[in-house]
Amino acid sequence: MLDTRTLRRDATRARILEAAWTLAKRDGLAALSLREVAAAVGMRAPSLYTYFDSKNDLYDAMYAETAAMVATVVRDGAVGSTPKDRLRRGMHAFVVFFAENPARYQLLVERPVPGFVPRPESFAVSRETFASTIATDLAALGITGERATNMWRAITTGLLTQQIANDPGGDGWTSLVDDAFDMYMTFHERKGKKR
Amino acid sequence: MLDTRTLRRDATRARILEAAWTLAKRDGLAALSLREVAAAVGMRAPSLYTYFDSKNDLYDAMYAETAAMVATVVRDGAVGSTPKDRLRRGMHAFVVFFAENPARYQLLVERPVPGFVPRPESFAVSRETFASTIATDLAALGITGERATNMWRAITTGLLTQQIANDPGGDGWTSLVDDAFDMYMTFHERKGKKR
DNA sequence: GTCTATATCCAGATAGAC
DNA sequence: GTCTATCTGGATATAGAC
Repeated sequence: MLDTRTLRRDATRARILEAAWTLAKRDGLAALSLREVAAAVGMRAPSLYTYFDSKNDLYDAMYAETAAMVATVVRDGAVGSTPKDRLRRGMHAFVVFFAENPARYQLLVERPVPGFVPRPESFAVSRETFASTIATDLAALGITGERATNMWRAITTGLLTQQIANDPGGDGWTSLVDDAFDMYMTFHERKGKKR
Repeated sequence: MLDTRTLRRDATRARILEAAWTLAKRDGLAALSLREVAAAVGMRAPSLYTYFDSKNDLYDAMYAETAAMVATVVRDGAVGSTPKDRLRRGMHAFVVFFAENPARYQLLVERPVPGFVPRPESFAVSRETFASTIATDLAALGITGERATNMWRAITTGLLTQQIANDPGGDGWTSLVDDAFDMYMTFHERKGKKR
């Protein structure tokens, strides 16, 4: 697994992915062209097929890479001595990361590429990250159930969808992340205590 | 303005728009092709240029049409004797309309078409609808300022982004609209009263 | 107002030489 | 592993006949 051939191959794959993201940022995700990606790494288009089976396979690698990055960003960001601290910082890290990487947000959350659907394995990473970090800490506060976790997801992605579409590079929505957190907690903690 | 030539022309434009939406729903917004749109209305592609200056002009008409529909849907839906009643019903109408028309949501809110930016006049309709309905009733409750209105927008679009991406045709998120409304109101009314 | 023909260009993907 | 050459098909848009 760690022979030089595999290492080189992975390094080239990483270079291709990086070039793909640069072009996706510039032209839009759906406008990606294999010819341009190849040119950006000093290759011709057919050579990419050594590294990716198809264009959708490249999109899937971009998706999987981003899912893995989010897992790291949230895990590293969601630190603190209480579930509430961790949740607040986790939400913050999630929003900041995607506000800085709008194309990654679109690919992961908004599905703007006609014909591309992530492979179930790639999709599962996102689910797993959420379950093992956010959902766990929410449960520690007595906030459980699909409705409550879906609301969490709606709030975080709502801030990001608006930020990216209507104020790119600004902070008109990301600056609301603490308010959003407090709003969510006030409502759901209270509901939890009612029982 | 109301001569038969204008009427016929507008009717044909409407038929083209309808065909464009049918294809956008089936294949994705960014995959629209003028050839296919033309074929769907019994024409060849060049004939469309009698009705629209370019493909982006067609997208802009789709955008403007949707913005107008949202204006009607929200105005008709946001009825009630109190601002709070109207707001709740307005949020409901907005979410239901877009949950039933995901492609329209994507075009209006998510901007998934590379190279397409709505004309300022088309964009202004959305702003105006929000200002004259939602923002007015929020202000009547003492909820003012960009932060509060941005939060409203984030919540509604958050529900829709998730609903459309992760549960198309379902109600895992749209069924949260009343909770979301209560959550928003509890938080912002209280903050208003603090002053 | 619609058509055919065409300009111009680009796409993803494969075959097979090196 | 990378290339050239090519297949096959598509795109938007314009010119000009009818």
